[in-house]
Amino acid sequence: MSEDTVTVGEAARLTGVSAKMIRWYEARGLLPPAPRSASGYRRYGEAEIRTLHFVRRARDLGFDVEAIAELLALWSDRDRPSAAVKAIARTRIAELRRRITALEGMARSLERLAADCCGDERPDCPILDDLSAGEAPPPSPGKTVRRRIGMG
Amino acid sequence: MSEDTVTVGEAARLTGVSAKMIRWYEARGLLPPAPRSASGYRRYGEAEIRTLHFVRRARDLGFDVEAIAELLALWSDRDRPSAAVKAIARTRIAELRRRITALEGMARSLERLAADCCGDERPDCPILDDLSAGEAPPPSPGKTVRRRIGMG
DNA sequence: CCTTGACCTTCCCACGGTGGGAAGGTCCAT
DNA sequence: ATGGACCTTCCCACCGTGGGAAGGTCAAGG
Repeated sequence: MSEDTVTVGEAARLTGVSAKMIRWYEARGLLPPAPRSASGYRRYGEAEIRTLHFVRRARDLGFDVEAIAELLALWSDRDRPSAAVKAIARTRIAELRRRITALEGMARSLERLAADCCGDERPDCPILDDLSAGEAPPPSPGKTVRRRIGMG
Repeated sequence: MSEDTVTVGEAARLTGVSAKMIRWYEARGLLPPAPRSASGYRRYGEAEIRTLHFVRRARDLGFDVEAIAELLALWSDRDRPSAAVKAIARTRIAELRRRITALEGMARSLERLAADCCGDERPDCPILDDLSAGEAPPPSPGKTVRRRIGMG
């Protein structure tokens, strides 16, 4: 009769975090080592399940393991300043916005190109034209000395 | 004597694709094996450089290796139907939009939460409240008595 | 009691892309 | 000939996730 503890598989079902991921989070130090039964099985009580829910939710919001670890630490710190939490959130928001902007740029470029492509059986295609014509400027000029190349 | 061919490093500088990535693309079959000099150095001519530019540009547009391989195949097929290219582009656009929507959702949620967080010295924080989904605070270290664990 | 099957444990491998670095060979200018 | 910038291959790491092997455990049914 399980006291009020469950196994990883059950915890996974309850929280939506896969058993594999639960073990992985534990190994990475994101979660404290789960208590073990006499035979070595991990056992999860209500507190652990709550933590797993927290992790799941944070993951859904795009936080990476490191940020989640910080959030967990703040969560369990009754004297935390909410400013610390807010700072983490803001960092994540900035990162999300950065990535969104990048993806938006790609999507818009592609949409423009696709709109100009008649998309029939003929080979003429502005998409391929763009990909081949795009003289992408080398991002950084490199500090290394440029010398003539040549070899036998 | 060099024909007008360059080494990987030079090709990397010219195209913005790192030497490491050029070798990796070749190993993955995205690029045909580069011609080698007598001593085994990869040599890149104008055609190869053009291909690398193409790859770079496609990568910038968010295509993954597989899609780039298909695009390269179509690029070198003079009888391609532009519809095939357009289909690939549309797939990529859909994927980009999907990811953008997901990230947007996260960003908006976080922004709302952050806006509600006063961000001062006090511990009250709607962000943590949301993450814990209205559940009670975490196990205070050493306070909560661990339930009996036993396989039963 | 013993078998069966679901579950657990750890360990290794893979993915996409990218970078770091080691060990060793090559090229070229001085 | 020396130095160092470059090349080669090979292995390892990251993130987050899954697959699977080899072996132990638990609960239920015959």
